[in-house]
Amino acid sequence: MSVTSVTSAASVMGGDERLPQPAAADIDLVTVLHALGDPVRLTLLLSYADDAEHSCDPRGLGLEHLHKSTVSHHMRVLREAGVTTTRVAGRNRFVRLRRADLDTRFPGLLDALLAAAATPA
Amino acid sequence: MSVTSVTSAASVMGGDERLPQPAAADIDLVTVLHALGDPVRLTLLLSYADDAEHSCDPRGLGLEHLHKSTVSHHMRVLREAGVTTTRVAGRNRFVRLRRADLDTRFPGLLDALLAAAATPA
DNA sequence: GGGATGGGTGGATGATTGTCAAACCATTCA
DNA sequence: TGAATGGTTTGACAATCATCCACCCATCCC
Repeated sequence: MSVTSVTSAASVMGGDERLPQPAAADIDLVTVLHALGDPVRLTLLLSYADDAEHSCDPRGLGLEHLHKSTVSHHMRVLREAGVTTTRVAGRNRFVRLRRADLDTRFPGLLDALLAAAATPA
Repeated sequence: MSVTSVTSAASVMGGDERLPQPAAADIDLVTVLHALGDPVRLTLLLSYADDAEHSCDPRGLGLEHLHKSTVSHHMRVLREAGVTTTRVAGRNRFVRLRRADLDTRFPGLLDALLAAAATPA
């Protein structure tokens, strides 16, 4: 799973930067499915379906029982799978769904997944 | 993960029977994605996309390097997730995709998955 | 500067998983 | 009856994973 490197000058410059993530063409289906085959990460995906930027604070998602570092771990798995992108701004990180990249790579998959995830148990 | 029981009279009667599998309404998205988040099982899924019945022999699928019992294990995971159904006939088992059940439960998902899986790396 | 804040890192731990090997079981066939 | 066939089960083992904890790091603000 190759991951694009990120310039360390970001912290020097203080400008917004992206955390490492695979290029759109390198997004792998098995990796994506493995990433989403977890209840916590599927919950996160559903909350990202509004295409807005989200902080790393999972309050209001029913994930309050999890440790900070556990949520951080799950968000990294999603990002390294190519599902999300993370913008660093100051001490905040803003996570957003990579909808366009996913739609290009796997047409129809994301919509079907979101619809399925929104389905009652 | 509840699994419907199967009458043990099958082996006495000698009639065709289904191996245990979840009811259509009980198919769980996380379980399905977890099942498909493995290269071997995604390969199996792709080979089942023809809606035909398949024996448990994985020859011709590029899985010749795997032990019999390993393939058997992967097929059980798919069945218990609700992805496939298995008919027992004599000493043979015939595996088929549960396309109708999956389409009903998660509209569009299977087609998108199969299209994505058929995509070149 | 110094505390508070948002969040990640690294280690530890218990659970799950993928794989193989060997034994097993029911069925078919000679 | 005995051997071959198709497939499962059980056990073992290494690898991965989800989780927590303690600590760290950079940024923001008083």
